[in-house]
Amino acid sequence: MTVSVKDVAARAGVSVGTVSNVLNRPEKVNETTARRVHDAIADLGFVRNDAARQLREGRSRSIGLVVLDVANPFFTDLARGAENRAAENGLSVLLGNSDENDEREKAYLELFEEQRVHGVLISPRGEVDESFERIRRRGTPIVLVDRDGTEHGLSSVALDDVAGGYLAVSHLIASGRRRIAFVGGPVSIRQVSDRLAGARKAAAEHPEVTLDIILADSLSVLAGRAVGEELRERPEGDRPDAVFAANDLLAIGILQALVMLGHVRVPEDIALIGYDDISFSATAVIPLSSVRQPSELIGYTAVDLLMREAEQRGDYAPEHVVFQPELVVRASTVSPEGGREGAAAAEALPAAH
Amino acid sequence: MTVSVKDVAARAGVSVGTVSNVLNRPEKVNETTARRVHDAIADLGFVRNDAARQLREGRSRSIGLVVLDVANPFFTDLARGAENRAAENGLSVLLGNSDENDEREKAYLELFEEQRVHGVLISPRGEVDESFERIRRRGTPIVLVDRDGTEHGLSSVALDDVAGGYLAVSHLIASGRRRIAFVGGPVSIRQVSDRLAGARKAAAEHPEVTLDIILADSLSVLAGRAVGEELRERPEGDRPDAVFAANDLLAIGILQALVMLGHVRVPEDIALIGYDDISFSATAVIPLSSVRQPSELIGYTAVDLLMREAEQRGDYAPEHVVFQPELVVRASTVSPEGGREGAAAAEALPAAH
DNA sequence: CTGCGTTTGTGAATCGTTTCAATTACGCGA
DNA sequence: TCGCGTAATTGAAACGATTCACAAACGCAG
Repeated sequence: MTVSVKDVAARAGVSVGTVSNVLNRPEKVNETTARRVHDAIADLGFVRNDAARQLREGRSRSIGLVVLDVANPFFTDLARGAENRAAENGLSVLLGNSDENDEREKAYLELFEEQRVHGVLISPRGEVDESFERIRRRGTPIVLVDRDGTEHGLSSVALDDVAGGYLAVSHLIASGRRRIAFVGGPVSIRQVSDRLAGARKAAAEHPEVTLDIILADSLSVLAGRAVGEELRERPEGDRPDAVFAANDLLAIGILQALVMLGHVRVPEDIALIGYDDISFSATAVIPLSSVRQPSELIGYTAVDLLMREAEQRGDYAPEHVVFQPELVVRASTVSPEGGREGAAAAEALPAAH
Repeated sequence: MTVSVKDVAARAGVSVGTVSNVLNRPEKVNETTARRVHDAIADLGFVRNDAARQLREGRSRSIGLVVLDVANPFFTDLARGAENRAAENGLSVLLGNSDENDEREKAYLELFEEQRVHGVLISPRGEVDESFERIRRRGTPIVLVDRDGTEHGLSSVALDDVAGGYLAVSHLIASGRRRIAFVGGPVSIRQVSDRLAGARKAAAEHPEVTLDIILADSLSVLAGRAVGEELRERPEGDRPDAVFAANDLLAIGILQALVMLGHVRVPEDIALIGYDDISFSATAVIPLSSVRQPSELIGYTAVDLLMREAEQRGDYAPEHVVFQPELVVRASTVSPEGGREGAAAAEALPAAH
């Protein structure tokens, strides 16, 4: 039924070895022979059977990527970076969506291992258990993304959320703000607590600055709206003069409550900064200052670590890269006439730990 | 190096056939033997080699999905639906992101064919050329998504954008609006021209209704903002009393310009409806009416068509499913006190053509 | 015309799993 | 104890591409 190299060989009047050579080492075969083979391939509509090739090679030509949520721009950007770097190495990326579900995460991990992928990039949902290490030891390199792997002995590419929080609040302080509020969702989320820790650090450096903590139910626009409304209701003297929201969705909700549904001016009365720099931030009524993460670079780098790990079979030495976030200053923190220069954005520098 | 069934068989003191039986037809093998085999598998850390299995089977256990843009919520929802249905059939979905790039689209198609996937779901970027049909004839079922395949003899799951446009404008008319404007990006995009056609059809049914067409540069918030500003500048009598935007991003931009940066009231002065029902629409300052597409159902159905096509090898009969969009009424088209009932949302009914 | 180096082509062996016809073991009634 | 039906197990063949040691063909200097 399906056409195999054997059929192609017969049609072209050569041996299977020659067909394989035409496909894989064209320089080894005479030009006219090669043409005959190519013609035969076209005539017969031959398509390489990847399974057979893989079986022989021992490894597939792709790498697996398991993300928490394909709908999250952070992960799609990350995936793009990974795809690009993989393509440069002649590999393709198979995207698996765990949807924050342990079962599915495990299923994809299993699938990828059975497929003998070149390696797996994964942003694990919960704890990193020994199953990861076992997979690695059986021969499939693993790199954690958006999660530090130091204590698990796994390579990883992570983000410095503490630095991000520090950047945001330092910027607010540098803009002359003193009564700062941090608005954040469940502190059980590592990213949230890290960003808060960074905020605290920045505030602690200035004795005259106060840092209030306002808890939000979740990291959503609606939760932000609720917080914004509460702020709006406060007597003017009781309000913070700056708000650092744990992510942009919250910030957008706050912005809506303050400016559109209320009468508080941003940034004159309250300066506002978010986190993630999602595309909506730039196009908000009042363009939102934010902290940007080099998502694409993370994917790109993760593939690099993977390749390096795949080579050094044997003497395994996990590597860890932590990226620094970048401050993006827009109108929500600096008055148009305020004169303050847009605070040089910190470059995103990889820092090996 | 790597552990094979042979090693497992040796360890358990059985034949390879038995190991395979334990894995694939457990009912055929004695319980105590099965336990011995399982122990051996665990001891040795055996992992099935999918390539070998596939080689034998002739087909892989996954289906390929090529989308235009993983960052687009429409496609991620679609992917979720496809994954769910595939899982019910014991298959997994490999997601390929063509990023609206012909090269990448072709590369993924080739990869999937070489992998002998069960079938391919694809939202093609440009024209559907004969290469699709060739792939199908070679034995890999193909189903087009978000694109009608009737004229190419390929199965497809599409959306009725004309009906969507009709729904939107009919709703505006039913709400008492008469001077309606359609705001849309490049009409070269099929979705845009279809929605416009639907809008025209609805308007044509009411002689007293006028339909203005305002071209936008793109389907983005910024383009919408520009259009909104233009509307705001018009003398009051010159303004439409309702706007149908070709997508939600445009609508949000318009909303911002009218309400937040201007003094036009929505829906009192101008009613506004978008298209796509992205999550931001529900959380806009003024929650946006929109037209929702059953994205998840599309992916789900596409997998069904794929499975059916895979069975009927031989007597191939392409099937076409067109889904109807659904009207979502929110505050941007009905005044809170306006009394108009929230117009029963049309059910999303599959209609085979 | 011989010998040797180079280029080009050959085909059997291999990868690891599944399948299936054949074999063995087992239980039980006669 | 024999025979027979059922259950359990076996092992060799097959899937299709790649590799590699080897052979053939060719060119050319001596």
